[in-house]
Amino acid sequence: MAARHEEIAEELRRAIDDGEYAVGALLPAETGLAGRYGVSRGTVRQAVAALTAEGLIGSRQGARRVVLASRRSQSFEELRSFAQWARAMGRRASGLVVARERRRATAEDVARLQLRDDGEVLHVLRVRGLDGERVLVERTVYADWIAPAVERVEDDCESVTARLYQETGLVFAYGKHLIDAVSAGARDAELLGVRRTSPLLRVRRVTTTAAGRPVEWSDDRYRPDAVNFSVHNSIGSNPLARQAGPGFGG
Amino acid sequence: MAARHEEIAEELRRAIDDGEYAVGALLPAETGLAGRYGVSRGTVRQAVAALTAEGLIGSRQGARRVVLASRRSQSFEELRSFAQWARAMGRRASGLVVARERRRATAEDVARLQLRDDGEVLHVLRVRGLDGERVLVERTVYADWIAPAVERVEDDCESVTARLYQETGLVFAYGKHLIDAVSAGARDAELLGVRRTSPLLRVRRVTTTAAGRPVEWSDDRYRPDAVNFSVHNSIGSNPLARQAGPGFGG
DNA sequence: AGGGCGCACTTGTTCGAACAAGTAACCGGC
DNA sequence: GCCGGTTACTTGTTCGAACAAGTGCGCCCT
Repeated sequence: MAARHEEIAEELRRAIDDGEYAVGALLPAETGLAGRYGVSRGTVRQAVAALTAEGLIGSRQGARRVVLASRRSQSFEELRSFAQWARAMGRRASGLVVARERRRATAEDVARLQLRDDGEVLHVLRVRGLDGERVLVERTVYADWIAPAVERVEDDCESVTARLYQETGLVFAYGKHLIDAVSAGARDAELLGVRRTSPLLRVRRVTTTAAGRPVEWSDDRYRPDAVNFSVHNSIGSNPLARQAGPGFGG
Repeated sequence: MAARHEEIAEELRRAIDDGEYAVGALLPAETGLAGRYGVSRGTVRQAVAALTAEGLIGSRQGARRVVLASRRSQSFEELRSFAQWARAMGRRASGLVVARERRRATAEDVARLQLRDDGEVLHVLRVRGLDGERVLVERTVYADWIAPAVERVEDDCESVTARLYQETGLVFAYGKHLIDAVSAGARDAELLGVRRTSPLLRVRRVTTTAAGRPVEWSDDRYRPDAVNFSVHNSIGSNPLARQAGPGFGG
């Protein structure tokens, strides 16, 4: 958080959270904020652009900016890491590796992880809990070049993300998430302690480094009574997309 | 699309789509693009910032930008409007109003739609189809000030969004989406032609105008074999957030 | 051959300025 | 009292410039 525009964005977020600017209220004009913080108008615009992307404030040319919401979305790190997310909410996360094995990479693995040849990948099946209650089954496939570091992580490690950063300096930078719903089935029902026909919220995701190199892909199934997802969007930036399912030949 | 930086962003998107810049390839430097398009570096930065937010390209200080994906996410309008989305995919959307009635606004309606008093709201239950197959049950609550325009829309109208824009000039600008999974239940099962225990993908959303005024909120339930959702995010911008479900006292 | 250093290149940050375009409030005429 | 135009304010767009900070490659030395 060295950049001045990030500092200003954070101050504005706090001001909105603290109620200094209530929902529906008007933010000061750009020139006013520039004067208050002693920066140019361009720097202020970078700050408010961040809040706009987060869905906190709305803006129209000619009119003052409006506060739309008060709570900001989670940081990327909190979304990536189940443990960090739980800690930020004041809950305790647990995790246990049920199975772990190296397998020959399938065509799907090669495509999703952009592997050169079809060498080996590392499959890990984890069950994760929130305050002792099991809420998530996680099936992750790691690329070969990160697999050794993952294998050194102990089975009941709370935060794999933090462990990998400590060991290798690896930073997750981009993610793509595909969301749908499935029935639990026999295996997941047993692991989560729910009925076989219970609906689960499935998130299939691919995570890459800042250089665009895929690190892992995962099939996560959440108990929908315990966890759900929210997305903000606007005319200016729309990261959420609807897709025709495979059953429809999309 | 008057702004030069938007034109440049669109040209870059097309170039990536057409394979001029393949996935994994390096984009030209900012100064190079600035020269090619005859604009300043700042304008190029606005263009590439848009693509970065869309998850198409990645960027790190000091290194050239990398192409991460080739297909861009849908526009806000396509997400908002089921009909426009279907048309963009070359499919035919249908829609039928099953029930429509004015009701006294509940406390939830007042909160979500930021109504002043607890007057009347308009409830509409629609079933929507893709190429004749029923895929979505939509329960929408409209604010009182837009209800008259909605009531003038015919029951089998394909695109309510387009109709409301024609009639009132109303533009939807911001959306918040809460995603989880539920079992169909007797009513939805009958409407969609699936089994009572089938999992459905539920999206509860609130849409507002550019001025931050809520227009509608809706409970949409999709057949997960027909439709699912994808989200892009990064360290820089993260619109996706995980939330503890109500069953956990979140 | 291998490792370390330095340099050229690239992105990130910030400033100041100017004009275009849209909004909202005020004011005057009917 | 209501309607419409004028006007001050605000956001959007774009330029040019300068410096900071990080990357990656080649070169040199060992």
